[in-house]
Amino acid sequence: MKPRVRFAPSPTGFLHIGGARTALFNWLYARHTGGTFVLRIEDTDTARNTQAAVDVILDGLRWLGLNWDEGPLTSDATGASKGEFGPYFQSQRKENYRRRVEALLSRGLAYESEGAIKFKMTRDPILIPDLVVGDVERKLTDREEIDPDFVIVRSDGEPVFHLVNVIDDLEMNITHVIRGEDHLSNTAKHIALFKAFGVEPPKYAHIPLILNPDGTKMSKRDQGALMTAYMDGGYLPEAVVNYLCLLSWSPKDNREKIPLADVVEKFDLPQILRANAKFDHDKLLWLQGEYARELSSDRFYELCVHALAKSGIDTNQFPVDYVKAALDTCKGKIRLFTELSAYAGFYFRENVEYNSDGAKKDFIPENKPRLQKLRDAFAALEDFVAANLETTLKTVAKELEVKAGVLVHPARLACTGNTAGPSLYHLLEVLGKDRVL
RNA sequence: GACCCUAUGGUCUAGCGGUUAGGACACUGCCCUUUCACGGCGGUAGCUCGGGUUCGAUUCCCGAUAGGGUCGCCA
Repeated sequence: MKPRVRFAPSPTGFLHIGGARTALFNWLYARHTGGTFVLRIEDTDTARNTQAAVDVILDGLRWLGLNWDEGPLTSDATGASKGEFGPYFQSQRKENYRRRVEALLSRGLAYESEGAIKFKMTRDPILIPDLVVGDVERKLTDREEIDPDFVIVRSDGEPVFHLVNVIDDLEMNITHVIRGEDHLSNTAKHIALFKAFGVEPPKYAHIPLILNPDGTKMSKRDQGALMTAYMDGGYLPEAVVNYLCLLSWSPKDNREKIPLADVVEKFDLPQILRANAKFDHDKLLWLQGEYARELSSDRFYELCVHALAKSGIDTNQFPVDYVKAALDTCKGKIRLFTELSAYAGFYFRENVEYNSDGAKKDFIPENKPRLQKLRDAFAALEDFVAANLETTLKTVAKELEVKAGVLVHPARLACTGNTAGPSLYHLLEVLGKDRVL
């Protein structure tokens, strides 16, 4: 039987990077085994659920390229879905829960208590066979010794997570539960519930958590925790996915940058590491640079135009060839697309704002006649192309008996306002003779 | 407090009884480039501690320590 796995987020907050990694590992396992990846929305906390959060889940998974075989097609709980095991929103599955609770009640496996319904939990230690951690024997804690039973239906009639999670996994024929290690202790409850329903529990794989750089648990409030930070932050999905693959998993062949297809081929549950991993933003940025550098020009161009538009620069107001030539000088230079407007915005702005540190260093009295001479030499050029500009600048430098850098820096600053940027000669060519002079 | 998981440089990791402990990010020196970036060649830095087992432990076992998780009418 082909594995059926699921990602079952609750839309009580925006999708975070840890959730995305859990989704990724489920997706990888499904793709590796030829199984099915199910997306289920656990919206039982009516007070905290938002449709906006569902949107972010769907958009985030799509952005990462983690397509699901079954699950909702829209963020509307009553909207369309695909798959034979729907609905895929728990808010639409209440009848199932009611029936199952009824069964437990009638068999004396659950009972009412202060308006709520509690499950009769065994007092014996429960063995949790886990594909990544190994066999775990979970004993009761001291508080559980006092009362091991737990609520499965709240006094307001709403079923709780432990119950609905198990019922849905059971009814959706989920074979492997791949989830964060924060669920490991709770799995004893889930196994007991499966047994109460007379069903063999699925196989479990509890994956390590992603921690903040300081080792504390990453929560929604932490820097870089939200998926939207990457989606809106100028990142490439392939870089984010690649980086996520490297947290608690490794191809074991010293590769860092690895095509997703290769990960799909090599990925398996037993090879997942058992220790929590701290999120290393620098390494993500490095991967981002690696992927950004080898983007096709079309995609690079498209992403640049989009990023510039977001920062208020409308490239449509410029000739297509000009825009392309300008962006070509940035290829391989920038990592994040959000850097672009600062890096290359001068191509698209009327006035140049001079970097003050640069101005202090380069706009000094003795540079004025030098720049004047350089300008005159440029003005005399017929073919205003990079190669000619370079030889001209170097010739002028020689005549002035100064190093090329003495001209390069003030020229760059004068034309772009920046102290760093694309190749000077190429950017001058793109800007064109008139504007440069 | 109890229960559970974990432990290789600052970070992510390779290693699965005998290795000069390998790679990557970060940091750093030099080269390339008279910007920045890329690239090339170097460098600093690691097996948490204590007991066993063994001829021999980073590797196996136990303990300690540390970190993380869980014990909710949140998920």
